[in-house]
Amino acid sequence: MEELAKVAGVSVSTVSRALAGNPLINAKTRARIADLAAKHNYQINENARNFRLQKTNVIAVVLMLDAKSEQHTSDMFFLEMLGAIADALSVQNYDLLLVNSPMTNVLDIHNSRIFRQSDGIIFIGQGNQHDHLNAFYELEKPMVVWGSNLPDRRYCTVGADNVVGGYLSTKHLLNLGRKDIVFMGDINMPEPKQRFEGYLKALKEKSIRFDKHLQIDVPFEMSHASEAINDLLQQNVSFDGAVCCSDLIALSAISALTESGLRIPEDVAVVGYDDIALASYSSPSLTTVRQNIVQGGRILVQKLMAQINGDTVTDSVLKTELIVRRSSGAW
Amino acid sequence: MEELAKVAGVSVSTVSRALAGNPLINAKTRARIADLAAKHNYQINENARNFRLQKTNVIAVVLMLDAKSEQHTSDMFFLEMLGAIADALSVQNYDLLLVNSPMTNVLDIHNSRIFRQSDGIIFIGQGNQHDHLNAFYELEKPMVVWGSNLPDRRYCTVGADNVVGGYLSTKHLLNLGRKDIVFMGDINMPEPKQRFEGYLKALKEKSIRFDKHLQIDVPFEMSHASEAINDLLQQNVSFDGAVCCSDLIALSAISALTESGLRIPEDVAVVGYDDIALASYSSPSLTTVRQNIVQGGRILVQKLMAQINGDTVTDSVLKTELIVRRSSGAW
DNA sequence: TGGATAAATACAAACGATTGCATTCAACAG
DNA sequence: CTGTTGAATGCAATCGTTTGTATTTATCCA
Repeated sequence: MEELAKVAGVSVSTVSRALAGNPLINAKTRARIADLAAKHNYQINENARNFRLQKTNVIAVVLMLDAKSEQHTSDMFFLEMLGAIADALSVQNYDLLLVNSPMTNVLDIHNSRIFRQSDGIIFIGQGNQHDHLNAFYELEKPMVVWGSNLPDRRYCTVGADNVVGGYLSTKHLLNLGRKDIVFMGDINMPEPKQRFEGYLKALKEKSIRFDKHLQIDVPFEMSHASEAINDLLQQNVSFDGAVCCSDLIALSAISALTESGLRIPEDVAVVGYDDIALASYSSPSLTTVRQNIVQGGRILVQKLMAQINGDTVTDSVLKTELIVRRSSGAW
Repeated sequence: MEELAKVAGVSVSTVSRALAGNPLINAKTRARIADLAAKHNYQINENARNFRLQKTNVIAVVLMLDAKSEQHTSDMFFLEMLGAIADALSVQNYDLLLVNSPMTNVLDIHNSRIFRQSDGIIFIGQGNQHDHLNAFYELEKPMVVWGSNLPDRRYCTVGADNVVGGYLSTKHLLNLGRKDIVFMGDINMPEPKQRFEGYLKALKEKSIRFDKHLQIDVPFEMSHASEAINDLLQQNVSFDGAVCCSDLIALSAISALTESGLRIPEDVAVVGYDDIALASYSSPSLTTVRQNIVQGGRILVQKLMAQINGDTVTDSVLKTELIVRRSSGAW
């Protein structure tokens, strides 16, 4: 398509530079060429360009789905995040390569197309692969991880403040006078673990001792939360509040509790996490913790771009807020 | 990286052909080169390859999100579909370029990067752009659309059988003795329109006349369904059943009905659509229509690949089934 | 006017693969 | 031993950009 050069009466290199805004080229020439390009509806061949520049203009986004769970993608969170990232990337003219297959070891990526065929990688979540991610960092591929800033991490993370999230929701229930608060979330996973920290902190502030029967490892997805609740009830563990690590867990718990004849929030007040669309429309509507996902996606992309440009980047912690809704968690 | 040629003692072209499995090359040589490639961990430069072959190895996936709705992506359906497509594409060594920005006119794509930078396009949904899609088809870009096979379409569609879906869910309620069944879905959109056809068909079979007050245009997202229900109640429209065009609508409706003191399913039996994860875990659990999304994604990809290879393709209609759950829709 | 200097542009070599065509090689028949 | 043939391989051009360097053109001063 550099017959555009012919009609402009200049060489290809001049056109190339002009289109790239190279100051070597006279401003007038540059403008003229830009006009001609527009008029002739010329579009640069990104393929050739990327080939020459040895870059792909593709960012891989790896959904760190829990391999254990049957549901591939059971949380709305992923889609919202994906949308936010896609939007942020397209502004920068980057493509999004979606990696959906469950990863048992992210290091496998090294020898895969994903690695070669992308300029950088965004991991959504850490799963339980903190060490693998650390090792991956050594491969010197631009990368950024949505997750919590674990103590000995080397890679850059962007994430919501999970400790604060856990703290706020627990404190909310405590302030309502609840004493026996269940924590539903798998504390072997980084994010629930930090929320659990916040939970403990809130308890401590009120000088309430933690009863270890009140913490239950359930995955983010909803499938097992009902059973877990039923188990608790069967064991006669008494509780009047529940801090859940996802809205799906919370909704599932509410469902199980209701079916057992318990009233929400009179008998048990429940707080969720994520503020998925359903949270506000379900009945009872759900008090929950909101992470600013759109902002999160934007920052992830921004940090990655910085790395690609050779800058060093620092972690980023997003504000986390409690959304209080009337019914499930009471006022 | 074609120093591999040197260590093999052959020319680059031979290596190229050998790796491509070209029968021109002696089988022994081919095997030898393949071994060497593996040993030296050689990976072809897809960028250069695509450049030479003038293809991108990228498929664009356009989420036809409703521009009107505030929520970008309020339906789980998109993520499941996206995951299915991503999986199917990666098997074929294609990348997925996610297009998330709401499209008011798909023809805009023609002059965008999305068009040039992909070998084909998958549209998820038709929105209300049937005509634009028809026009787009003339651009001769391989394309396939998830949606309903509208009468005068030119493009290839893959979709669930919406007429059957609407029919099954309505018939289910009729068989339970319900007479006044609300249809909640925007019949200006292709898919709800066909479901509505099925709804009418089921009514007709039972010789029930359709009351036009019982059809309500609500978007797939849940935000307006509650209001719509409240409006109905306020207008004293009486009904004992509801066929909803998404599970979110159904859950939202259930929520509004419950808050108005109505019992589900005793007073109003509700049927949803999509079978999102939440449907089975919500309380009351939701009777719904399931579309086989994973299969849908696979077939979309398969049809698109066929087109890229120059084959002509035909539409595909997926089986649709009613998932009967105890509570919301009764037995 | 000539010559030095700076500004603007052109030339040509890459980037890493594919592929039509030319060439080599081996086998075999005459 | 030569010629023919077919199989196996090598040569070299090509895809559309970018960019280091060479070259041209313009500017200005003596």
